[in-house]
Amino acid sequence: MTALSLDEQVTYLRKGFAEVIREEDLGERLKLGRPLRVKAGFDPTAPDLHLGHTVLLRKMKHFQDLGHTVIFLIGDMTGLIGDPTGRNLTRPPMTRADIERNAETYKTQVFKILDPEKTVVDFNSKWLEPMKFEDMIRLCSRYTVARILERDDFSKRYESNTPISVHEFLYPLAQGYDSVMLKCDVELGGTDQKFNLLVGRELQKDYGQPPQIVATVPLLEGLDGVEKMSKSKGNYVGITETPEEMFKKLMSISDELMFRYYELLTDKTVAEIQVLKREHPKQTKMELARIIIADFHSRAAAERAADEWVRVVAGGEVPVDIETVKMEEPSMRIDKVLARAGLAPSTSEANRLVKAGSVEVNGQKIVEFIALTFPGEYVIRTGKKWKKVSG
RNA sequence: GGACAGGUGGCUGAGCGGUCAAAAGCACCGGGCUGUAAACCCGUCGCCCCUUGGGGCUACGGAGGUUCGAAUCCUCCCCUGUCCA
Repeated sequence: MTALSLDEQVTYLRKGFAEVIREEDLGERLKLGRPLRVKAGFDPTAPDLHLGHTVLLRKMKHFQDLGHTVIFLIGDMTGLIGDPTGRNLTRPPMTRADIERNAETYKTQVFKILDPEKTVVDFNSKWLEPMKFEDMIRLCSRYTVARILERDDFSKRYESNTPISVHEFLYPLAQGYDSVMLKCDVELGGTDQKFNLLVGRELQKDYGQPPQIVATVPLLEGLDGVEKMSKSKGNYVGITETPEEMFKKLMSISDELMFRYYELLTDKTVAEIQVLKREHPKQTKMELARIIIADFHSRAAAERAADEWVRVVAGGEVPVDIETVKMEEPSMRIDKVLARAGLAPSTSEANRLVKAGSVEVNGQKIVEFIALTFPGEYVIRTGKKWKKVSG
């Protein structure tokens, strides 16, 4: 990967970004011939990464491929304070130990994509925590309220009378200050981070540093194809999920979204993707799932997941590994069993499922409230969920 | 400090003394269709108990109160916003 021409390097790095500010600076900076310092910041409170995060991680990897220094910055300062932004529930402050633990979790997940040898992990509390109030004021004086209100979500909230806490104004400044402290050449982030990333440029200029290049990746749409992928929306594929789970989820996306995923989550070129659009969508989607799963598990695991999917989901056969739930009582009515086994969130819900005729026991559709007796073993299915109960 | 507006189910948002477990839309879940999808159609959609129909409990920011009866009225408190100072 070292023998690329300057133009080829720019092309390689440029691919997949929604925007690069400024485009021409990237080539200029690469011309310096030294490893660039490339930063991306992460929140310490969400250590469960999903495919949406990997769009950015993949770009970080690309910089590593070309020998640059990638800084994985954990924005632990807010965690230490206990950010009260989220509604009425005040998050308790995280301890040093919490954050360290999260950082470890991050590493094990992130290094499925990033090269651990070429990744610098840092924490912004290192320089933010020792700052004095005086330093804070000085930092704040470098930016104006009007400029901060330029940020789209701030102005929208302001206009629609949605609360904005003062400390929220501080985050862009803190993030920009991180770039100053780290002397970043490049900062990466989602398109939603654009404003914050740009503040970094302004502050760096103020501190007499060449402004960082800002490169944003598009936000990945979730499985529903509409909202961005997020854990709270439930429309995500976690990178620690099993190959089987990943396969099932990826196969449920729309055809349109499938090509979006090809673009952002695989190394297929634009031209290759064009060709795929003429293939059979089902096969193409299966291949997409295999490629993605291979990134986090292995090609072999991906193949097994594909086989299992064909057999179970497409073929309607019983899955190989069904979780078994032990029952203690000698006899239990079917709706209770459903709830107990985790096939329904509550007995009431299970009740409705039975009435709707969407429960199968040992391959037989259940229409009335039979009781299962134990000892005994039953394979129960409702919708896509299977469980084995025994006692 | 003062005046005003508002806080309803996972979300948006009606209701403004009983017929409200609470309209409507979305999401979720189940069924149909299909390429396994998406879109579309149908059903369900607080919890618990017995059951093809009922019963009980909990719920409309929080705590009290008025009333046979409150999400709906009153009091205090908490939270958010607007305007004035």
